[in-house]
Amino acid sequence: MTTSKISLSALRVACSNCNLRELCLPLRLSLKEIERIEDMVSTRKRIKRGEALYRTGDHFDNLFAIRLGFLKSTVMSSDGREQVTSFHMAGELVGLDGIASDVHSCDVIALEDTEVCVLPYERMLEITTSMRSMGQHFHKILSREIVRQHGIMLLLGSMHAEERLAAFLLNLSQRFESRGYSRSEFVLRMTRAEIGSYLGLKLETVSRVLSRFSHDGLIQVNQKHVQILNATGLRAIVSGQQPLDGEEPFDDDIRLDP
Amino acid sequence: MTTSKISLSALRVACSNCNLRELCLPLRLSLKEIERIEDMVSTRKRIKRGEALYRTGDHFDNLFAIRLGFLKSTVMSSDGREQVTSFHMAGELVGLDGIASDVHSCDVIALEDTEVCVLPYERMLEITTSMRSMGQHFHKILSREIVRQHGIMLLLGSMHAEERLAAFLLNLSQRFESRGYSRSEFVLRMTRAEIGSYLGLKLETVSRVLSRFSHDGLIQVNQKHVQILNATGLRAIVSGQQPLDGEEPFDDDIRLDP
DNA sequence: CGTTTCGTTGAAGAGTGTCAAGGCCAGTGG
DNA sequence: CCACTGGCCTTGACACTCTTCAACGAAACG
Repeated sequence: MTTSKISLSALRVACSNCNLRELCLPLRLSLKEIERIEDMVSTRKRIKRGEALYRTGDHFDNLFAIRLGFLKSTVMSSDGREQVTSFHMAGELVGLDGIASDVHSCDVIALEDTEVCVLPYERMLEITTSMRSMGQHFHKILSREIVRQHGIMLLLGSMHAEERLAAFLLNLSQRFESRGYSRSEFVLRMTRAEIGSYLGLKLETVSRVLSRFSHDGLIQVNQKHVQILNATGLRAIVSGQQPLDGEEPFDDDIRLDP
Repeated sequence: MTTSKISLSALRVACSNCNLRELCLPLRLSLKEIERIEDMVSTRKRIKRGEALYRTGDHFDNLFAIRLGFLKSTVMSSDGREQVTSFHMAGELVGLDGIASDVHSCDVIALEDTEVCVLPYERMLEITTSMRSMGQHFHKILSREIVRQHGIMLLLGSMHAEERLAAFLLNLSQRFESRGYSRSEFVLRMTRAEIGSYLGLKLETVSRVLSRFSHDGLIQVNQKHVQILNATGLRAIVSGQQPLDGEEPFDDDIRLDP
């Protein structure tokens, strides 16, 4: 009995052992509650690099928790323009777009071989409507996504190319760090074109700005390999301050009214 | 009994009589269910033009359903850049940003005198965790917001000024229409600067593009008053097609008044 | 090892932003 | 009632960022 249970959960899911637990479930849960959540995870699924987890128009049945890998979400306009709306890393939840109308409204593509936990929304609904804490937690996940997108709108609506890229690199850095990887050295899983799409820039601009950062000693780039040398400098760029270069000692800088 | 109940609900809320019901509650609900929802609405609140419904940093307690009026949401970056993230009209739900961390992460300002229903989130949580259909419905509201923002990211990331403005006008038109107003003639409640912020453009660009549309016979503008003369032409612009320029203002299209 | 995809860099040009001047309108006080 | 004021809108000239086009080099892949 006990044995079979242990072996079962070990075989099947074992959220309780998952090193991503803190990312998926940032709540204090009792063991009993965790068990219920483990019941929710029906299967795992592997997606090879370049393949789709789902596509626009697919019926929505499941949410997905990323165990391992890297994906992008893209939306496409009627005339074929594509926009990358986000990059997803281990521990993040994907598929929220489908809840709105039971049909997915974006493509999610693996940028490297990826493994996800499949969470049937029906079961999620049972849990969120029977455990108040999980109901609230799920609301928070959705709301967090809304708030995150506010930040992207700010970026797309009011930042220059350099500011966008600096913000992008810092964001990646922070996310890698919170997953236990180096915050100063990582590999970009996406192409320049995909970065550009995400940031509202053309791939040439992305390349040029990265080169400029590299030339200014802020980062070191070699194809997909990036090393952050001066995070403070990047942060200054995001805040709109020009890095004090060459012969121009920064005089009293730009005040925006309080 | 019956009398007191009727008078009570008439005095207090009466979602069942609210002409916005279809916007707030796009579900088939039993009378009993609607009654429960009416219990959720605690009070009304009026906000004068220019005042805030809430501000960044305010503690999150309530969601708000707009009964009447017009508002904007804005986020601000650390260095003071402001971005309008949405405009809100009657029947829409505001405050979802606060769920993420119990603190609001944007400002919501009335652009005209506004009245909202106050929905305490705690009560919302009770209902969503006890009525499965409401739980799902609330998820849908949140998810719809995420999908809507995908569209804005597409706009900000890959459209030209003319395309953005055309999309913006068509969006407003459609929303006015679904509220029973004219889809071809309306008053902008926001300034050029606010439109610009929302669309990632400067106010001068907004003004210029509107003038160009007017010159091309697509719309008629007089300060805040806008009349759409050729919606098909605007749609063509959104789709990236150049309006076949020159002397041909193809206007084989829509009916004006409802 | 050839082929393809991806990345870098340059030169030229388009699209927006910036700065500045002036017009329109509503509200205010004489 | 009028003049005044301040906020909002329009328009022009010019500057500048980013895109476009093009060529080439570097890595990835079968």
